[in-house]
Order: sequence, then C-alpha cells, then structure tokens
Amino acid sequence: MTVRAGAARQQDDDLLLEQQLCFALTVASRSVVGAYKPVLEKLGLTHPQYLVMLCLWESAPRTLRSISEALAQAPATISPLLRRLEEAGFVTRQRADGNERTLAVGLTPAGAALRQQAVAVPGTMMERLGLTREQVGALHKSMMGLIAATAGSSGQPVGE
Amino acid sequence: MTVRAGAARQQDDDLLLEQQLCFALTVASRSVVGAYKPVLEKLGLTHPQYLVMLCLWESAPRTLRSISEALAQAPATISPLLRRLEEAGFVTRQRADGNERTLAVGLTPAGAALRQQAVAVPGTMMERLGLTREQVGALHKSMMGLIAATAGSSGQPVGE
DNA sequence: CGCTAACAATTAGTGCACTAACTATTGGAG
DNA sequence: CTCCAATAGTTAGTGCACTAATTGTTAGCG
Repeated sequence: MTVRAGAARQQDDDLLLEQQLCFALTVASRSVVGAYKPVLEKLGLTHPQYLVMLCLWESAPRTLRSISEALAQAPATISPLLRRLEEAGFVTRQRADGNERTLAVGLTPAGAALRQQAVAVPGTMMERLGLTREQVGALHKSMMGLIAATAGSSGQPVGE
Repeated sequence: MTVRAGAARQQDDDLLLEQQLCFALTVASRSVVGAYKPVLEKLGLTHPQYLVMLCLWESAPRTLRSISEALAQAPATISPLLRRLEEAGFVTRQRADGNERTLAVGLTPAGAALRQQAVAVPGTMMERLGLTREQVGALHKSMMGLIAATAGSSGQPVGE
C-alpha cells in the first residue's frame, strides 16, 4: 500500500508541466530560434531557410531529397521553402542533369555571396546567448544523444 | 596572417550544418515530439494540446492568458488550440466570473478523466526513449539554462 | 519492347506558432 | 461621471511541419 501510494505520487509528480522534458525542449527550441530571428532578418532569411542555405554552402548543386535528408525533414516541407528561396533570389531550381525526376538546387550569385555575411552568425549568436564554445559543444552533444534515443524507439514502434 | 587565416577557418567550420546547436536543437525537439505522437494519439491529443491539458490538470478553471504564460506562447496560438480542445470535448470555454473580458477555461468530465490515462505517459516515454530519470533531469536542466540564456539577450535587442 | 513497381517532387489539407490588427471590456484619471 | 489608456481575447495572414494523395519519370523484369 505504501509502495503503491508512493508510485502513484511519483506518477502525479511526473505530470507537472514544469518537469516535462518535452516542454522544456520545445520552449528552448522556440526561444533559441527566436533569438536568431533579428540576426537572420538582416540576411533576409528565416531560420529554416538559413539551415537550407547552410546545406547548400556545403555542397551545391544538390537534390531536394538530399537537402531533405540532411535536415531530417519531409520533402513536402522543403519544397515550398525552396520556392520561397528562389523568389528571394538565393537559389535556382532546375530539372537537369539527365534525370527529369530530380531537382537540381543551386546557388545564385546572391545566394553564394550571402555566405560572407553568414559566417558571422554563429559567433554573434554565441555572444548573444552568453555561451562559450564549450557549452555549445556540450549542449550539442546532449541533443545528439536525445536524437539517437528517438531513432531507436519511435521510428519503429517498439512492440507492435 | 596565420592568426587571421586561423580565425577565418574557425568561422568556416562554424557554418557546418552538423555543428549547429540550433539545428541539433530543432531536430531533437521535432524528434521527441514525434516520439510522443503514437502515445498521445491514443488519448486523442496532439503534443501542444497535451501541454495545455497538463496546465489545466494542475489548475482549472483558469484564463487563456494564464495558460499562454505558463506555456510561453502567444495568446493567438492558444486561442484556436482551445477551440479544438472544446470541439474534442475536453475543455469548456465560458465568459464568466464577473469579468466579461476574460475567458474561464475549465475541464469537462471527459477532460478530467483523461488524466487517468495521461499519468502513464511520462513513464512510457522515458522507457521508449531509453532514458533514466537522472538523464531526463540533466537534460531538463540544460534546457532551462538555454531558455534562461535567451531570456537575457533576445527578448530586448541588445544594442538598439 | 512494354508494363509495372519504385522513386522524386509537388499539391492538398490540418495544425502550430508568430506578428499585427481589431473588438470588446474594464478601470482609473481628470 | 466621462473619456481614454490598458487589458483579454479573437481574427487575418505568413511560414513551418507533417501525412496522404497525385503527377511524372525511371528502370527493371518478363
């Protein structure tokens, strides 16, 4: 009885909003992305668009699918995002390279040039958040661990 | 020259997608929320709706603004969310308590009863993610630190 | 060769999240 | 008491993110 009452109390405590990791995680994510906003606005990018540009600065041209996999997002999320980046004049979208199915996403001169402004962003953000490079590294490592944890159990439902 | 080349190389590395904390954070957030999905589906809730219900199970009735502040979200985000929870039969929305401006958001019997199913959620998720209570606590603490970091620098633009 | 299964991207539809604009109410200062 | 600034909530509009359905293309199998 005492044991079951203890377990019940534990479960009740587990429902407290302030203790939810998922809550802290979503708030942290929104807060950090929000902190990027004024910085990225000067480049004319939203945060998801910034991530796509990071992808392309590393390797371009590349396919939509390749970007979608690198960002761990559905192709249907990336597609309209690329359309807006094309409208903004940063990327090109052509059906080329001998395969009519795939889209070759490339950089315009403006898109390539934007990188010169973007190199300052990580440093600016670290300063704004008051984080050291070591703290950023530790947090990054924690997040990677969490991502790995979800890969095992939620991708393929465990017991069904 | 060597120093400046070193700094430039550092900045270039800082733009690597795989090193971005903001990227790891958003992926982790989406992954964890995604892991909740099959579990919360059985309760008929989305993840944001689950957070609202946690709020209400702690204290009800309460105003929209109070929920909005507890969840660190804009009232305009909460408003339609409450409408959908009302349609689902979990909450009530009335203009009452002597102040016609404020909305009293309460629980229906179904909404209150849902808590009995929800108490199992945190434990289920911990198991699914393969995390110990200690790991969850450590991650939670990291997230709170990150949220605190954003509160200082991005809320009020620093130098302008 | 022709058919079909797999694949790449887009579109449609739902729900979040945010800013800005709007409505309605309240409460306090003159 | 009256006006007016502050407050509470909703609505409009944009952009993300996801699932499911659709279109078009490719490649492989008989």
